[in-house]
Amino acid sequence: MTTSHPRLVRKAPRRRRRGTPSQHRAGPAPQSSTRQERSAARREAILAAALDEFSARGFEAARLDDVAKRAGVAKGTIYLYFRDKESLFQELVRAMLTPLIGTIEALGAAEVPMNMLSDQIVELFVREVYETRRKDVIRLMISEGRRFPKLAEFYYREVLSRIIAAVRGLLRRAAARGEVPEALAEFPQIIAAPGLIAIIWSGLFEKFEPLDVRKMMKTHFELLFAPRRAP
Amino acid sequence: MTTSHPRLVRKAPRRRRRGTPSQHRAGPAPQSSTRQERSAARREAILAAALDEFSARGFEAARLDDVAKRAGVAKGTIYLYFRDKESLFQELVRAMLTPLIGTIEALGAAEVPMNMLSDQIVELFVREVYETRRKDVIRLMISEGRRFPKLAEFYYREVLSRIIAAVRGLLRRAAARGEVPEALAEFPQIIAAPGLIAIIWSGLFEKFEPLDVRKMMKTHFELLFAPRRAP
Amino acid sequence: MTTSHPRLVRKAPRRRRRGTPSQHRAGPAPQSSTRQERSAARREAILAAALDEFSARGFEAARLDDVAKRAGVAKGTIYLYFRDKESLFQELVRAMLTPLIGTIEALGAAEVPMNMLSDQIVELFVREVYETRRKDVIRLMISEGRRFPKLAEFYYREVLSRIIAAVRGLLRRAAARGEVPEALAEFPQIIAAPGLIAIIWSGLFEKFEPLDVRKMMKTHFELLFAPRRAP
Amino acid sequence: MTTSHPRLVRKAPRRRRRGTPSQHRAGPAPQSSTRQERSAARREAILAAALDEFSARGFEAARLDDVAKRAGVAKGTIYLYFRDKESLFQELVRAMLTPLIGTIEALGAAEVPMNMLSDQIVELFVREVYETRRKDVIRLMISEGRRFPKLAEFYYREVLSRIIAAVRGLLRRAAARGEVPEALAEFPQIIAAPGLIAIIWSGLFEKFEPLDVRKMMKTHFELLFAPRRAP
DNA sequence: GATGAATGAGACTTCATTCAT
DNA sequence: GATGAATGAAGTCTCATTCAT
Repeated sequence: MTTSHPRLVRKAPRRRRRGTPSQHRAGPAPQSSTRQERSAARREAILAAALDEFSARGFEAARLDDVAKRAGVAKGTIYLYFRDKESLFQELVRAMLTPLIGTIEALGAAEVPMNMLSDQIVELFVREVYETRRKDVIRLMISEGRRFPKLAEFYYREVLSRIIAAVRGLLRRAAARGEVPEALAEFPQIIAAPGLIAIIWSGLFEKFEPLDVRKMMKTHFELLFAPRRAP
Repeated sequence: MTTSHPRLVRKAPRRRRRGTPSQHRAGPAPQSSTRQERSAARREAILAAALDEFSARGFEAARLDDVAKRAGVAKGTIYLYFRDKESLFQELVRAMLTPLIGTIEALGAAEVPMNMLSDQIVELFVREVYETRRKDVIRLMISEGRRFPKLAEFYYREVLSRIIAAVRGLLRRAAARGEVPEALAEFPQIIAAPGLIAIIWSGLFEKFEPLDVRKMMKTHFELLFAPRRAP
Repeated sequence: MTTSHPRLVRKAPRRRRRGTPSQHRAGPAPQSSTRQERSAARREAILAAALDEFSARGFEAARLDDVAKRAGVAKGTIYLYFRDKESLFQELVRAMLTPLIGTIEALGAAEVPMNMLSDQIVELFVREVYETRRKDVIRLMISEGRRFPKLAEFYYREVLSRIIAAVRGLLRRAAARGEVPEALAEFPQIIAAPGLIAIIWSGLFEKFEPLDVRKMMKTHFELLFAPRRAP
Repeated sequence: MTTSHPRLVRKAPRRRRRGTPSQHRAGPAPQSSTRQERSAARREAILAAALDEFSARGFEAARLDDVAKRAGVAKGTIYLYFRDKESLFQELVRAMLTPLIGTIEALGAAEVPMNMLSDQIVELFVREVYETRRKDVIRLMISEGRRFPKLAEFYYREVLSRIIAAVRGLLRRAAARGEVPEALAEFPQIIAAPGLIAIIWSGLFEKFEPLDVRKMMKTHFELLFAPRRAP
């Protein structure tokens, strides 16, 4: 069972910085019929464009003008859908990450030996996060989160704490089965760490030294979940 | 001796220049005597203030006006020491992280079983990074690095690649002694991951849920470096 | 419909944005109806204001703030019409002088004895230049041209060289008719010199000693084009 | 009898705009012995440097920092010799143009037929103005004079009106001898016009189309002073 | 007298936000 | 609903001027 794939997928071509105007619009808007559908589509388009721009330049440096151009709407239109730039940012995070929770909680409820589950965890992360725009959202959350304490709180409350609880439950049950030490259950962050590091790495150093996420995560999990000598 | 000719030129009505410099700001007691010392102290003060402001608001949102105020200098003074805002940022990263390399490389050269070395690694990280301003610099590097490709390159070349090489060497020797699987040496990032995650966590979620870095890192290392059954 | 989620983000204490646009400034009665007309009118207003300010203070010393005020627009509006201050200056010169060329070339094609044409030349200069804002533009060109090599080149290529060619043709034909010596055709600048000197004079010394351009030019032309003894 | 040549002659090498610091000083100050001599030499050096910078960038854009560097003194030193930037400018004009007056008045007193004098006028202008830094001073006066009404007044009163009077006297006497029409004596500016145009031209268009001042002036004078038919 | 580090007013320019069309 | 022209607050950076050394 997989989550719905992220919707914000249109990868607009990399933008010229302050170049010639060229074609502003993303072409004639898709002919969805109902007003509601068109409205939802616009919202999506704006979110997708915002993700592109925020990712490329950071929250402060991103210009709503560019977001509008990329989304194929007028600047004012953004304000019909979002209160302001900050709202747009929080909606972006919310829209992209919320759908993930269910999937992770489902996985966390599994009753399977850790060393059998680990591949599924890796695949889930790679397919649903690392290879999607969600990677960029998480990177944004990491980069900009500090300046948006309310967003951080929302994210912690709605997303992170639930994921942590799920993983912790998983680890506790594994510990009860003797597969991992009790102590690991105290730090579910350890499970996620290499994945997150890969996200950061890919943004900063990929071009100097590529990093194979899948392999790194598997290596990590093999070490963590390897059958071990009785202490 | 100033020329004594009468002033021929009407002061253009709108143009004011001629700031009243006011007495050179008290600040935190200028007691260093030589010009060189005072100059170095100012540079330091500016760097420290910049770290504060960049950390609190992010690079773009930080205002040099605030940096100046915090450093106890005038706005223009910053430009006597740094070419521009970006330069200031780069110098900050450079100045704070460069001194660390030697220490890490020394540690990486140790010929000690990993499970005996791990405590030293933890202590080094906690004392030299996590409990210092370096934590903030690394957080900045993570947050803002993407928008400063030159800085990312410098950081990779001068700092990261050397740390990675050191750790990799360490791991390879440990693998040769059968303490860890060969595969781990491929991903020195795994060693650092929990420490970095802790840095990010502390900035975003500490107040919702504190995180004991030391314990997390030790837990992680115990799992990684635990004596294991022969495969 | 604005998103109704609660505001997640604390308004960072120092950051204000959100200007209060105030009602769109009255200015000199916005009575043009179409958007295009209003846009053109604004462009004109900005150019006119710029000419005033540049003339009064020089390019460097003129403040766009004042230009905006004088034009009855906000500072930012200038940037909707011109890339930057320098562009504004160039457009000013271009817009004011380009229309002149045709007229001058037409006059230069005339087949009339010089001493009959000279009055027309004087009148053209006085009515189309000396008594209009073009006088100020030419003064600006003379004053500031050196610092705008691109503009000087444009001006030479598009304006001056064509005027010179026209005048030279005129003089050559006059020389062929024995009205002026061949040598004069080599220096069409001589024809224009008193007019230009008058422009400079009027800016600097008019109030100490007025200068009658018309009479000066006529005097000059009478001397140049007087019937002369066969050599 | 010739005027003393202008003193401000050291033509410092064209400056890099905002480049590497390189050698700031113009070498060890010349070993003039008395304090007074050294002081005068510094004043001269500053004036010469100011002329360079003002000429190259215009009054507003010229930086006293650059003037100081070029003169081989510290920025503060300028203020020991001149009240402020404007004073420096006026002193420059005064120092360079004042010495010229006597020479011109002497020439104006000559009792020689105009067509015999004209060559001397040309040579005086070319040697004492056009081929010296005085050309730049006059160009500056033309360019910036408007913004310094007091300077313009000084210039008119001390320099221009005396030159005009001299030339007018000359022309009147020539008219009395029947060499030129009375009317010309009304407009001594006509005599100077081509020379001034050449100064402007050389700054703006020389590289597109060179101009032979000497020849232009001679051509002009030949036309003005040619023996003419009795009317 | 000379220096040059320091000052701070002020300029240009950007861009989130508004609102008449 | 949608648009995009207009606004103006705010930020970075410059540079004339001062003054402790």
